[in-house]
Amino acid sequence: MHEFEQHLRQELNPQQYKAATTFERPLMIVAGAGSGKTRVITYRIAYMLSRGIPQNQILALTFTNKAAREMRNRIAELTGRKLRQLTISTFHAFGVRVLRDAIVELGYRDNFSIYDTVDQLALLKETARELHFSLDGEDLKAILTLFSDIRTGRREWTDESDRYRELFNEFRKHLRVYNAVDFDDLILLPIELFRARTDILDRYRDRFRYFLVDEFQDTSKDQYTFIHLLSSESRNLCVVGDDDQSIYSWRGADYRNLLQFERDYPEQTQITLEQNYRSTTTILEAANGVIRNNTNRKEKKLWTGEESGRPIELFYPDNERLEAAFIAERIRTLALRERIRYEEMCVLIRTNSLSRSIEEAFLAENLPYRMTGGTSFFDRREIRDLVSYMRLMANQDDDMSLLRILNTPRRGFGRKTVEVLDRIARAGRCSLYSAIVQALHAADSPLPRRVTVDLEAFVELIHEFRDRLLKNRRDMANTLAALIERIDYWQHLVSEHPTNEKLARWKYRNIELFCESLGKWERHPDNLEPTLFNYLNRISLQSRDDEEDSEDSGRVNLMTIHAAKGLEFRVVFLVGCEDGILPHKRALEEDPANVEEERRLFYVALTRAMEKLYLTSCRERSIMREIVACSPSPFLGEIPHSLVEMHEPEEPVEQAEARDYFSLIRAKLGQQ
DNA sequence: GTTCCGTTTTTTTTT
DNA sequence: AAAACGGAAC
Repeated sequence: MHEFEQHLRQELNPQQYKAATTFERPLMIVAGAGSGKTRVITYRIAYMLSRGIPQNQILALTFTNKAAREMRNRIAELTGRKLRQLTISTFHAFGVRVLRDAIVELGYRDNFSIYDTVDQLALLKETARELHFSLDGEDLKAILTLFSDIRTGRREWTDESDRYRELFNEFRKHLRVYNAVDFDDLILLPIELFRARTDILDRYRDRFRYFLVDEFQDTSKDQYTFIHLLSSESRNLCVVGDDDQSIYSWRGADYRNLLQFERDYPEQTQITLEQNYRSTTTILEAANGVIRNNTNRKEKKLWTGEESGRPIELFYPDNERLEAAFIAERIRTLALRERIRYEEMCVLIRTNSLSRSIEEAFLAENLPYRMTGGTSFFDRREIRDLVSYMRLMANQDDDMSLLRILNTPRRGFGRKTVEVLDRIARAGRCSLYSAIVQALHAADSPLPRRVTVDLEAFVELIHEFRDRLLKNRRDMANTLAALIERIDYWQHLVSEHPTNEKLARWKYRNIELFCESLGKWERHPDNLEPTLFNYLNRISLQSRDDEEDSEDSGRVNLMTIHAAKGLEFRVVFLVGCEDGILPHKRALEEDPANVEEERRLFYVALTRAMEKLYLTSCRERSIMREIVACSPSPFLGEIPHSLVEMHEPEEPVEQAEARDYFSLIRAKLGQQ
């Protein structure tokens, strides 16, 4: 027998083995929480390689860069090979690759910018101003969601939304003029391209023969279309997922893709992984008790050979400060008494805003922690400024970047100047940068003399540094440093924060770090194409959780439930198990049917824990500087009571109160 | 025309 | 508590 095959037989259970060794046909792996999914995927690809499938015929798609990186590392470890030709990428990053290859066919230029939410928000405001469309009292993010939904066919125009139609059309037109694409475009444009140009599609179909999609329950309709276009001919598509862990429907994830897959690939094999290798029986039973309440799920019975383990601990602190203090104290105790390392513990939160009280407690207690997520390094103002300079130099039609830096640092250009330039740009149907150049060359410039002179200097600056960035290989970090010097960004920071030099210094330090990481990137030996475009594309797709995996562990993890998907920890604290937070109030307002997704979120949180689970629910919490009374999450009552133990507070009075509280929830649930 | 200062609003999750 | 906006001061 094949040597590696034997190894697999030893390492995997029968279902896992079958999943890892089936690759010449469509395959759906339904992988329950903790069932060794990543293990199976990595072994599967390693197995394919061992059977002589060339690396460059395999395409594996994941959702985060982190997941992609981890998968690559683990396969590399397993096979001891370099894997230069193996494509493991996020959907979006792969979309960029396709576009870089052929976006010209769609009438864009290949130095396109990628607009994230912040850019889109700015563009929306800009467009509204032009159209004299008042955005007073409007929820801008909701408008962007509407636009995205319209674009991806998730929603149709209605009588109610019709008033945004013109805004939408103009918004799309602008993106086009700026030679910019958004996140939806990264999937939609490749689809458009493949449909319009079958020769290009055929090229990709020839190149890639084996496909794997991780976290399949979180793919959108378009992502499915995309992978289906690529794989429908060779038909070796493997999807891996768990409908119970689908928590991204708000971003377009559509569980119906599971059904679509069954229809499109009727010859598929389906394998369900039900043995859980992660959690104690207690934790698993709690999770099962919760998820059972969802309708419309693929029936699974997760089981584990583990012993029952320790009870789940439930605590009702009076407020979020006590909640944080309790968690900090527990962490310290567990570390001291049970020798559990900090990095083996994790605090999970529903919303980023909940991190505040926890962080304060950790800082006060001197507990080392690491918050994954939150504001990304690249979302910091000072970094965005520099990135905007770079983006403008890469793509001079990128108006949003230009507007950001035109007067940063202050150059004396204000609203009026922009208005004039904007008029020229609109008349000529061109970008602002072209408008500036035009205005400078025009005989009868509509701009005052002083402004013209300053604009000239600005254009020269952009030109000079653009040349340097594009021409000199592996010298971008130095060039950027020179730019920072030239525009005297330090002075700018000082004048922006006149009373807070510490803050200014911190921001300047961030900038230095940014330069350093750019330098590291462009000088890395594996980086064969260290161009400005590639760098910008890379950082636009860099999410919050995969910045510099600083290996300095020994720190407690703090993250949102969404960010914790796919991870596991010996001890998990779930914060804010309150009605209105989990399930989240706004999610339910949007659509009461969202409870099920909120329940899945709760389920994902519970199943991250290996040994010990703490749940806390505050009686009061200050939300937007107001103190609000909170009631426990209804999900708490879905956990079998025998598995839960009340945390014993210091005063016996409170203990009795807490017990009353618990029976209160039970009563409440009984009514439903 | 630009900058500064005081007022208002905000917090669901993210590629 | 911080950012974003709008009106008054320079």
